[in-house]
Amino acid sequence: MQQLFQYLCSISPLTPATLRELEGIFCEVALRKHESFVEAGKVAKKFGILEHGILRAYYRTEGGQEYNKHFFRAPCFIGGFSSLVTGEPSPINLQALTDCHIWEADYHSLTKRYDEWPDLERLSRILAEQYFVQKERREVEIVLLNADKRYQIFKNEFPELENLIPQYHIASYLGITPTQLSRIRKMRTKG
Amino acid sequence: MQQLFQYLCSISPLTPATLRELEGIFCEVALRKHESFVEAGKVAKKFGILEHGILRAYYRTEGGQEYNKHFFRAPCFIGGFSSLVTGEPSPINLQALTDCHIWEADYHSLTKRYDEWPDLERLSRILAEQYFVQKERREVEIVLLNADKRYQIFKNEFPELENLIPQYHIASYLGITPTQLSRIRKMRTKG
DNA sequence: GCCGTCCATTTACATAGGTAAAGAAATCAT
DNA sequence: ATGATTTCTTTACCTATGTAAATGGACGGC
Repeated sequence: MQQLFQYLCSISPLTPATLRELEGIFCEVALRKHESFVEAGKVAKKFGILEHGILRAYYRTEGGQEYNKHFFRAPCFIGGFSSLVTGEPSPINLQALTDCHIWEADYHSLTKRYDEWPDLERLSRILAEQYFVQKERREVEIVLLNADKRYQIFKNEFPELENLIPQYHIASYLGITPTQLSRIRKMRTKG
Repeated sequence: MQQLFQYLCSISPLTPATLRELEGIFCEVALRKHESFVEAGKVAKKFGILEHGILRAYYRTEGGQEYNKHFFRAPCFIGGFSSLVTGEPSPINLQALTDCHIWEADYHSLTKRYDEWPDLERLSRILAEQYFVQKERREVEIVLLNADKRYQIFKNEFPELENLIPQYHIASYLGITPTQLSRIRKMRTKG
């Protein structure tokens, strides 16, 4: 729990009082590889802090194809953020790619406390701002760069994932087919 | 100014005291068609509320091509949000597509007040959350939908823009060339 | 009303990336 | 270890979209 608090405070400092209260709100859970933390179609309720493991956030289209929106690596926050914020059913699934160790809390048990704990609301604001900035970056990468360049960026951003998860998950993250990723990898090792 | 306050409070209520203070922070400015509100390469300082007019946020690549990230229509907030948040030079330009009428404020004059005015920080949090949700939606559209479908979505989302701004700005927003947009439009009127 | 500029469309060709299916390689369960 | 399953690569073909250049409209300034 100490580690957890340290992580939270590294985003924005929390008072000892707030931290004490948080102790009662977060609880420890384990998630096995392939299990879900959030399921598409349901309203997300849980907010989590990933202490160990890897998850992916993905969309499934009507056609059945999947798009990996994001990979989560500890330490980080996890959850169906859009759904938590809007209260609408989550468009995304959050699935463990390895066994995971998670601290989880009921999201509204947190937001209910914003009035009393402005330090927590501040953390929340900063998080939302950071996520927005991240999304904006990713948007530009997707539109302006070709798959090859995006692959290089992926390898920089997630160096440990390349050999840990299946290529088709990486392809899906890049918005291309495994076929195309294979072509790109081949090109690179030769060219 | 009354309208302005109403818009702010429609996002999240502000106390009369906060509103009174804001009066001293925001000032009215006019922007002519083609002028910039934010310039890429410079650190953004201004936060604005668009009362009348249309702007575009766009990237320029090294190759000189442009990508229109977003169109702003009154009433809405405008600014180089990423740059405001990170304090790094703005990657985007914000340019008026029509004459604009704007209320502007120094961003840090606002953020400095978060400690005193938690209602303002709350508004800020809610905004950031909403923007994040928007970006997430757009990301999925870009990756999962072809240009034709994105064009239909554009027309739904910005119905008044189709005949107001040049086609090449729309093409750029869709991430395609004017050539391709022209093909799509032709297809639609026939098919 | 005329000219010049800006814009949209069209054409011909080039390319990145998709689809489907087969083969090769790696991994897992027993 | 062995077979079964999963994953990765390759091939052949197809489509969406890009590039460059030409054409033709529309509109503003005078």
